Amino acid sequence: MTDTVSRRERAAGTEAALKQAAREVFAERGYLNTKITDITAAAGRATGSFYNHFASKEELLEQLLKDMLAAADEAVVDVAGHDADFSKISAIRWHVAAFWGFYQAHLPEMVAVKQAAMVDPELGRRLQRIMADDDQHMIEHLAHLPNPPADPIPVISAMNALMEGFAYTWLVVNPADGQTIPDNDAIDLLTNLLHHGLTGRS
Amino acid sequence: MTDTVSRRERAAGTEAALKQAAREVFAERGYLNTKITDITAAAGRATGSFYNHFASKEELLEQLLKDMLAAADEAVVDVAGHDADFSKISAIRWHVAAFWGFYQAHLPEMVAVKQAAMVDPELGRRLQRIMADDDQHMIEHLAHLPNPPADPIPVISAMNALMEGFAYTWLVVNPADGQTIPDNDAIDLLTNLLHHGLTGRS
DNA sequence: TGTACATCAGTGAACGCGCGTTCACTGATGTAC
DNA sequence: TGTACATCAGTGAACGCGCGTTCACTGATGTAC
Repeated sequence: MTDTVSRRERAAGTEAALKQAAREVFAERGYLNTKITDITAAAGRATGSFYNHFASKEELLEQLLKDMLAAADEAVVDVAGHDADFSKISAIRWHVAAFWGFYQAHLPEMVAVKQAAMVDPELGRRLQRIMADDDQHMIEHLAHLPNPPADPIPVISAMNALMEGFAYTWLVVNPADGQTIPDNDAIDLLTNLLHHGLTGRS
Repeated sequence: MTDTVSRRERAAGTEAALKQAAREVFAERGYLNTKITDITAAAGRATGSFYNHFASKEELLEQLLKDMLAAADEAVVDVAGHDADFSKISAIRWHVAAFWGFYQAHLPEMVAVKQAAMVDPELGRRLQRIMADDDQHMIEHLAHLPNPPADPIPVISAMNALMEGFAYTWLVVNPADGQTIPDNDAIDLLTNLLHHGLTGRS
């Protein structure tokens, strides 16, 4: 038997190993604290190998984000249970649960993007543009409310701030301290806050 | 007339200039993107002067935080309007407005701390400990609710995530893009979300 | 009040570490004939 | 099928930039007598 492997396969394997190693090390010590050599070491490759596949750590991150979004688009196929009527708590819960699961599944990318955008505002703007679809989606949902907000933009950003900040705290920061929260508790809490917060009249 | 100045005064003046310059440059380009020479240049001093006053950028940040907390403690003297009954919307609004004003007044420190904690988990934990008083204060407020949460800790962290994330977006990120929100709109939005979210029954 | 020396804040060029990036080299796969 | 050469993924030592940090020096203030 020959364990001969084509060049393309070999290169693809190394690239995949580097990406996977990057995800692990991003999750472990964060994006900004990760050196190129941390990634190559975790992947079991030589330092110089990195640059055969990526021009920089930023480009690697962009690749990871592309992969993530591609995976998310595929997953959208099974949108059973989706309901746009945000006056119903079940519709809100569905969206919160989807977010919570997504954050867990893509923790390394979420951490990396948060840190990278904080240091590079230009990247932050690009991400904002990519997420604009999602925001548009949410705006339509808000229109179903009994008293829809005059300007939905700040409301969306408040929802995002709540969900992202809460997820970061309980899925990244607190676990490092041994504090966790059951998924259902987290989803319930966010759902209740948003349901009453959004449907409540002033 | 002689413009002679004692050494202590001179040193104090330089230290104050460095701190003020650091605040400006932190607000402008963020903590992590700021080099020591950016601070000394903005303060109109030589590079080496920095180390006559601070051992590092981290220590400078800690000084700024100490100053901030000292100022906050003084300001607490005029707590007119404070009300612990979170079932009343006025009580929530007062706390939201206090937070919003505090964030604006200490924008450089808020930005710096967020960035620094993200890169240095140990600093994050220390800050958490410092803020524990505040959280305790909030926990007592939550006890006034008609149906107080069984475990207030996650609720507090959700409130913090919402307020900090929203403030960061609308006082730091969006203004750099020319998008702003009137203070009253921001405070109203957060107040309504929290009021209904916290008092609402499921 | 005056003189001599000590002390100190401030200076900015120079040093050196960390780390991103390069590059000559190796060994294997692909191609030409 | 075999041989010679080309191409390429991978390697890791070496290079060099950026920036934090140091340090000998200056000029002024403080102190001793």
